[in-house]
Amino acid sequence: MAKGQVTRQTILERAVAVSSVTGLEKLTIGQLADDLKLSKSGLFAHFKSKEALQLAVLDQATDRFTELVVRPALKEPRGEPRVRALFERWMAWSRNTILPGGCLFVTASVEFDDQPGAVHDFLVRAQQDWVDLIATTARFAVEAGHFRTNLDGKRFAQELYGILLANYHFTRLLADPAAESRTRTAFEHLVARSRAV
Amino acid sequence: MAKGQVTRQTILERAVAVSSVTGLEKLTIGQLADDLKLSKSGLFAHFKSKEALQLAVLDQATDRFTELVVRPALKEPRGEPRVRALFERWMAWSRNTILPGGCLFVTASVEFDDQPGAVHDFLVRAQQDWVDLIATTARFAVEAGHFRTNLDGKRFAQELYGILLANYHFTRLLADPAAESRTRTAFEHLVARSRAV
DNA sequence: GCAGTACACGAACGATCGTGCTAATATCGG
DNA sequence: CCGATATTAGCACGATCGTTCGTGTACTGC
Repeated sequence: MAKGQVTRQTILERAVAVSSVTGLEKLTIGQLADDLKLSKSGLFAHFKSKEALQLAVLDQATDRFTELVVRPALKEPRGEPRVRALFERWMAWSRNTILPGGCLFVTASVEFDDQPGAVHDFLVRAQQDWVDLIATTARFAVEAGHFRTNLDGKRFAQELYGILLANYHFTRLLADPAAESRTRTAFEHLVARSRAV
Repeated sequence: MAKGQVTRQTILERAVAVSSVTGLEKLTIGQLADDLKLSKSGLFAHFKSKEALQLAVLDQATDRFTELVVRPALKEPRGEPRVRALFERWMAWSRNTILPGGCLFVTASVEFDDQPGAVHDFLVRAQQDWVDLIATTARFAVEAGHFRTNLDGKRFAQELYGILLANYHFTRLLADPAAESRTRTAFEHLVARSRAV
């Protein structure tokens, strides 16, 4: 790998970590350059615009998400085991165990939901893909005979998403130590009433 | 009311509307002054600092929320009717019907969950109060015999919060037209399995 | 009508933002 | 080892940020 690619990668890793705490908008080129002991213009040359940097950060984060959440879950057999794996990995991701400051996509989604542009479009596509994956995973569980046949995959996905968003909210802002336990209970109930009778 | 209080109120109303779209951080004094055809310094003099402006905006938004969501719901009789009223008003609030750009508190919570300061503290207190109110309302429904006696109010609150956060996410970012219908279904299911047997 | 206060304005400040330029330096194939 | 190229630094720019200060103006109580 060429030298430029190495530093570019270093920059991106730091940028993902920073922006998962502060958000994508107050990720600033000068600050990032200082952190990495680079010159502002030297760092800038790698991306040519701030929007391109933001997109690269999202791309990097998406890769990490796929690697750490999606791919391991897809190794589980279709059906309830895979649904559970997805949930567990997702929880670990949105905790600060993997990245500091929680989930970058939650922050970015709120920041850009009203702000048109390439970043917004990227986010919509990524989130849409993720929701579709959850829905498909739920439908596989139907095919496997684990979940009831009249289950709506999309509805399952939206409810699961809500459970994790609530977990995020109660854990991060309210710092409620009982939140995660309630989240797991809610998930168990969702699975229970999705099961085949 | 003195002249100053009038303009201050005008400023705040506009500021609440703007920041519910853009968030509290990119609510900028210069831009706000231009919108209202005031000088930057003249507007600034009303608040003496940006943080004070942000706090005033949150305070104003809290008042509106109390007036438009909480108070009407409290007029309903304790029990399931009040729970339903809370849900309906909350939905209307987080839609763009009342404020443009959705719920200011969701945006602000994500923006400030990792950023210490007076704004963060205000948000934590306000959201805590709101969650407590939901939990209490659920417990009233238990007392009224509508909900089962072993219902955990806090857990009910967290689940309801998740349902609305998912609605927010799917409606705003993903612009999914079926989201609200799924939200209502999820709410009905939550109520149904909270009911007394 | 006058004094005193409340209010708004304009100009300017230091800082920081993203973004160009140009020059120096590091890397690497031949 | 050299020359081409890729990579970084230095500097400056216009814009915008929050904030301060001095000045004018409108309003109010006496």
